[in-house]
Amino acid sequence: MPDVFKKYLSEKGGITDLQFDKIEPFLFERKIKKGETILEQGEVCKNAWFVEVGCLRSYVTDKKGKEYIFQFAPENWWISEQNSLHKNEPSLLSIDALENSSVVVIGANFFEQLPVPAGANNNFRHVILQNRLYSLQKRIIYLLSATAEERYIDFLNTYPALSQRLSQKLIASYLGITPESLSRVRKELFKKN
Amino acid sequence: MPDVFKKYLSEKGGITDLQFDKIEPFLFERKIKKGETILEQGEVCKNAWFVEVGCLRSYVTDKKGKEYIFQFAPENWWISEQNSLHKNEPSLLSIDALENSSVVVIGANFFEQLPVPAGANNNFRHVILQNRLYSLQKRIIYLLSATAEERYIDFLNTYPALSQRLSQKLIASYLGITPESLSRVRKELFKKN
DNA sequence: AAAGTTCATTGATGTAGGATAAGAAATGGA
DNA sequence: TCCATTTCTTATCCTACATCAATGAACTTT
Repeated sequence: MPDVFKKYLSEKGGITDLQFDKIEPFLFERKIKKGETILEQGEVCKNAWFVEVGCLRSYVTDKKGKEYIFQFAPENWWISEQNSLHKNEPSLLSIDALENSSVVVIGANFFEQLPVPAGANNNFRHVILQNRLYSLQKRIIYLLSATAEERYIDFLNTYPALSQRLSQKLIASYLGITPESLSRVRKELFKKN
Repeated sequence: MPDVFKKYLSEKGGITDLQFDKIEPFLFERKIKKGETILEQGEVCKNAWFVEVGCLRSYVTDKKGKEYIFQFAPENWWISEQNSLHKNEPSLLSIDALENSSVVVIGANFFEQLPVPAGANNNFRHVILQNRLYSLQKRIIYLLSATAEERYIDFLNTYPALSQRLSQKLIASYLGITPESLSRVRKELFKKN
């Protein structure tokens, strides 16, 4: 069933079809409707999710009810609340679907079950963690040092497909600005080009 | 020699004295003078460093020469440029010493050499990565959603010792504000208490 | 197709924090 | 110990972005 995930594991993790057959019984797919929430801020996160179709997001809500998007997860991305999953602590983030989506549900011990391909040491998991670390690092640097316009341009380069699929309201929330400001930033950008 | 590191490995990684003796030949200590740079933006990072004494920082410099501090590393912290180390790409960050410091130099393959303690799977490395991930996540959420004052209070809570050791200029650069603004924030805080 | 929502844009106005400048306090080097 | 440098503070003005409000366009829902 989970063909996108199978392909991902093969390409990124070097997992063969044979090895995949062994872990398939532990996997299952889940459909998530647009707007449906799969993790609520304050709950303990029990899974990670791999997105095969659609797009999810993780976000915080502050006291005033304002939402700040931490991460988008379109096809081939992982999403979860690492710290909650790892330490059984309450999650800082909520996770919901921005489009009708299909995900593979990954249990906490998935990577222990995953066979280690010949030749490779088990650093597939590390590669995933390292990549995430890098994208968070880049995000922090941009939040510290770049203007709203620079951050928007970076977003367009980093997620060219998403800029077509998501509303500006969502993109603004990811950039840390209001939708009104994003509208003005875009106006300025169009003027320049 | 590297007693602080030995203690750290024992407490956090479950490494026994006997096991430590096996890896000690691969370790060496390095003294870094205040102001000395050990990694320059654009270079490829070949090591990670574990701080035994003193304090280092990693930071970016923008086109105008303004510095933004990504991370502080006092005693018992790791510092490095993960992405550069991992993929042999040019580093986004520079690393230098804020105090006269003593570090353990850790090669890229250190964790492969590290013996796996009985009973534990080799998730010591994961725990380190997960903790770092969590602190970056928290930082992003604060940068997105909190005021300068809230971020300063969070800094005081997260690094109570550092607020005594570091100049306000450095703390401001970590918070993403100017030293003048931090001075005002502090004035307001004192007024309230 | 009408009515209710949500979304994007625009304008007017407000504000947190930046830029600049200058004096005071602390630190450091010879 | 004195001079130089760096750090911290305070004041004034400025700017990027927020807030509030209004309008039309684009969706949902019935």
